[in-house]
Amino acid sequence: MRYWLMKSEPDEVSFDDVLAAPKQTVAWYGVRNYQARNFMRDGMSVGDGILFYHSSCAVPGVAGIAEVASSPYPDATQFDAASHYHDPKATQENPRWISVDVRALEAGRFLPLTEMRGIAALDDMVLLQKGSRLSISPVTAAQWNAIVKLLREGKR
DNA sequence: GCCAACGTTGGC
DNA sequence: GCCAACGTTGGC
Repeated sequence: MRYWLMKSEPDEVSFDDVLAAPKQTVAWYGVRNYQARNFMRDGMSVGDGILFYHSSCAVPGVAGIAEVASSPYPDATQFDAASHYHDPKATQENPRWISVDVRALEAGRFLPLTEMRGIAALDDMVLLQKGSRLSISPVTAAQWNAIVKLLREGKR
């Protein structure tokens, strides 16, 4: 069992969107960074914990708790010429990019990035390192526990 | 909109 | 394999 933080732009897919989806599950598509892809491909297992993070928005931060709900599989958007995520170098035989399914579990309160920066237990989070822009990053058990506790301090 | 930081591309 | 140029991310 591992823990991850995954960034989504809420204008695209918000945590509430995932809660409202069938089975509270969506395909995580559009990852086009090799390091992030490798985390999905080599590190994730069904049941791993996910901190669902809202980025590129007015108030960035952790919006809820989710879990990995599938094994990795090819990201369909790479083959779709009409998609923003189309990759002409990807083929069905040799896919480059992968997806996993993500199931939303629990919202809790919203934990803003500004608040996270003030918490000593989170100092080493990949997310908070200078220049870090990975859309998927590993989270330690200690970081996970600290954040889940904060999320549960106030329910929405 | 700005800009720092990072990743990718492609010429050599 | 180097590295400059370019594109992207994402907080502010």
